[in-house]
Amino acid sequence: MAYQAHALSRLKEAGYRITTPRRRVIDLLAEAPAALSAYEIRDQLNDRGEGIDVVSIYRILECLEQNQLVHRVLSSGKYHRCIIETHEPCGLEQQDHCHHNLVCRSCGRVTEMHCPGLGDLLVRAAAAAGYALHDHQLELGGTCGDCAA
Amino acid sequence: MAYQAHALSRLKEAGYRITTPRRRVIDLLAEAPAALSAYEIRDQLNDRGEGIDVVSIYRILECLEQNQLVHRVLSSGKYHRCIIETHEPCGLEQQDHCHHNLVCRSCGRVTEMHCPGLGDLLVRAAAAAGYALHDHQLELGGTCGDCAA
DNA sequence: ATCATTGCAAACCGTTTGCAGCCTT
DNA sequence: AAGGCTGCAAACGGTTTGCAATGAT
Repeated sequence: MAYQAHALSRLKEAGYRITTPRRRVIDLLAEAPAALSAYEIRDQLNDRGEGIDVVSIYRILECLEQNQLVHRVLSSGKYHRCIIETHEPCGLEQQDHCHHNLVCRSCGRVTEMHCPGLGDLLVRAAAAAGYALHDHQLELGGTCGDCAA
Repeated sequence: MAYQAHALSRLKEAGYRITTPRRRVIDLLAEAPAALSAYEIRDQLNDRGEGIDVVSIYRILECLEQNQLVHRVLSSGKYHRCIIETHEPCGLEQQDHCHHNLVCRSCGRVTEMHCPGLGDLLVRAAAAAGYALHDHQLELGGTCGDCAA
């Protein structure tokens, strides 16, 4: 529930209109444990009798991404909801609005992970190679607790 | 020079044939400071009068990737050579044959970076979230020393 | 001589664009 | 009433596949 409210109010604040297709995508993302592709979103909505064109889904996802309500998994191109929360800072907050996501390679579940100290470590390692660090993409795969059992 | 020899011997060991197209791609990658797309590779080879079909380049890159001679940059889909060297271990060696690459957002240069301690940190953070870490993709963007000047 | 590898053509898939009509504000 | 948003159709770009010809071993 928290995600829908968060997303809708953020869109409203930013001047976007609250439309039925946007509502439907947000509702679906709120429940989805795993990341979904645009086509998967369309199919799942179709199963509910809530038809939306894929093109619209792409545009909605673009909008959600710009408002940091969704994160695109680089390796799969799929999307997962995200909520900005401030926990223990890791030093990379400005670079990664979604913190760091753990993807279960078995069931696809995505979990936001916090990793204090990571930022310092990376910034220092980059500096040692002569680089000033700007941005990063971190994708972690593993087995979640449920699947391990 | 080291890269060509490394690549050719590894392919030979693995039973692949050493063909002219493969040689050309390997030679080009050996010199390229930045990552290249399949089409960029084709164009640069064309400029040298060494025409190769894009399809063949895709197949050659696939072969090189399977033999850990090339790394695909997730965010751009471009390819960069890589050489497995063992420096200070970070605890993720078995997961990332290319170690961690720093990409200069200004000139595109790719640099292999070493980050001791990173593995422990990530494995521990994943464990705290209930996951056993299997694999990871880390992409770092920044400004290299040359471009900063 | 054999079989891996290449080149060409065409299919493919995810994503983007243009435009008319609809619906939120 | 106005303009943002959606749906449809079509284009697009990168990547993959099938098959015959070529070339490394």
